[in-house]
Amino acid sequence: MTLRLLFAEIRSAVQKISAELGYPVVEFDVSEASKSDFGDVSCNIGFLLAKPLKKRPSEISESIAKIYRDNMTNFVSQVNVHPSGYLNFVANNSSLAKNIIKSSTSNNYGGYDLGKGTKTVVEHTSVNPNKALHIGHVRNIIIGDTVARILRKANYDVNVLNYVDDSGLQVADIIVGFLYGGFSKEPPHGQKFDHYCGDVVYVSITERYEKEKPLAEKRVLVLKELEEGKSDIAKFGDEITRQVLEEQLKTCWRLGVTYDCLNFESQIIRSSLWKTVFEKMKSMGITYLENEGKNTGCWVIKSDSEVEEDKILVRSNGIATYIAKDIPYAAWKLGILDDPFYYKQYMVQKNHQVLWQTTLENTGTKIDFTGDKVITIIDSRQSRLQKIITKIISEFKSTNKSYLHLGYESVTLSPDTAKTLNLETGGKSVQMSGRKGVYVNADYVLDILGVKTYEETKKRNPDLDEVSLVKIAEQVAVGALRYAMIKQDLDKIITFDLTESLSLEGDTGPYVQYAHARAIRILEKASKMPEFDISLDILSTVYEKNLVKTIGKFDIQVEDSAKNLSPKIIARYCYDLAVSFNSFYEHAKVLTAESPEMINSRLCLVWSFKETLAKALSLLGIDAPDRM
RNA sequence: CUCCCUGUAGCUUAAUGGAUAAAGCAAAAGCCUUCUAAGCUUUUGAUACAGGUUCGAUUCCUGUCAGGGAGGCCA
Repeated sequence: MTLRLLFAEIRSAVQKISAELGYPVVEFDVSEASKSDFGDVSCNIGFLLAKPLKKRPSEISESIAKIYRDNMTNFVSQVNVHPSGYLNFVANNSSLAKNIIKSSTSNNYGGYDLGKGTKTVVEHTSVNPNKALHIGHVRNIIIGDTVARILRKANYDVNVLNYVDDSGLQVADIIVGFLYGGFSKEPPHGQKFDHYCGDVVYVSITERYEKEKPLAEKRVLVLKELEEGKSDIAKFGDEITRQVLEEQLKTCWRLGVTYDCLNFESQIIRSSLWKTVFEKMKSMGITYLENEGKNTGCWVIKSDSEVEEDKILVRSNGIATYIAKDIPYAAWKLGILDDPFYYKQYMVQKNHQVLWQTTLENTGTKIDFTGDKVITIIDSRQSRLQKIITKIISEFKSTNKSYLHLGYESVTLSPDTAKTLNLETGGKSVQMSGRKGVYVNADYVLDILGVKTYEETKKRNPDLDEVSLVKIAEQVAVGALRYAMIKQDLDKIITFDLTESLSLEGDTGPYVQYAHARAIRILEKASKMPEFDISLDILSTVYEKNLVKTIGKFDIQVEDSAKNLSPKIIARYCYDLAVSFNSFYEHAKVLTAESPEMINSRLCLVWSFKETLAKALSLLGIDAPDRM
């Protein structure tokens, strides 16, 4: 039993009593009390019945409390009415502690069957393979990866996709750089290839377009070759993009992010998908050939609003626009179309998960990567386009399959950090731009974080060997970055500041990880497993009760987070757990407690805490180190 | 001009329409011969403005102001 069940029990009891009293049926809340002074659980039924019954909320709550007290159940020890009108309940401490701690020993603790096995696609990352991942991409990746982990915990059957735009303009740019711009294919002195392509080739070639006309002409040519995919240029492009992609993936793996399948845009273009979708859209009247006005000769999607312009799908020269790549892909993800792809293994990732890739060659392997629910993680600057895609998709199929754009605000650079890139912003934060070279690479951030965490760890643990130190430092660095990217609301802009990102105190990943390391240390020193099959009555201080209750909230948080696609709820939960534990740690001694019974009871609690925290952190993709 | 997002303490953030608005950072003070001080205790300090709906609004609605983003036969 967890808090969920306590709430459910109270709810049904209140419902029953309210019915017995002849009160009208209302949708009331049973939730955690906002302050422990009020009790453990609160119910607002008094407020809701005040109007229909023409009575004061406290009067109504009292009438329910009176009957409740006469039929007290196991899990509730007190029923109180607050003068404000709330109906408050105090939980029976010993049964609550015992049940929560016992539940938390289960492997799937915190799991909640919201998804009922629904096949779900989560697409994230999808960075052009012409540059290294920067801190803005990291937000996308971490949101996507965390959402996927949370949905799996809530029993969705999730496939994670990474869309590789290997035939777009940005890729064409670096190919121009290599073929016509005089750039060597070999990066200087061991620079990572993706960094080289992005920081050097891409940035300088886009700069040169303005002055060197012939280069700009080559760009158009290369783009065309990439789309057609037959020439030597296309082959060369394929080679380069795959090399960049591999380096990008290394960064993702470093962050603890894995995928199920890589979808190559070039193959979507060369497959039959677009043709099928285009015909379908024609026959359904979603798109039509414009024969008047400025869009004459284009296939357009009519806008349903007066002010918005129609969207061009196919240019008057017959070449499709980028939205024409997104629609078939979206339709494919939902499994609306026959799958033209075969799948071959790209590699086996560190967590033993196989990473597949699409191929048009008949390899005989067919796998279903589609879903009834599709979640696409793209920053909210693309909301308008995603809205159009969502609308078109909804017209394709009248089933309850759903396409969802999960948007988030961008990451900007703080004035100070911009200054380190020789950019004077006049005290304002600045949008990142790959083209202009205004960004901070993810690897770089992880590296400097790693140096800092290495020093800290070494200082605190002089006895640890080099391998362990490096491992812990990397775990903490990743934890710090992932936590920073996920802890705030999706629609808040993150202003990234290099100096601030090195902070390891307070509301940060390392703070949470540290609580885990402390708990592990206690359990190690106790040198024996606690005995769980005992009464836990003596866990009666406010610190112990708070910790127990927080542990008992796990599945509620998972449900909330999955239902609202809000990963920060889990970050907040991890933080709450750590705060409760640290407070307990400072105020209640475990190994030197007054009696063997107390030592054992507290050990149970510590064990339960570290199990729960590790599971919650794993939903954030953050490792829980044993030492720090 | 139109549409979208955001406005909470000096800074970064939290709060299914509920009770005395919660944290972290920064600043000030204290706590390590006792399970790791990446920690814990104190102190100072906030809902942009004006209306509305409600028993009750940081939350919902309208307007104003401020900041950011989007509106290409670019992606």
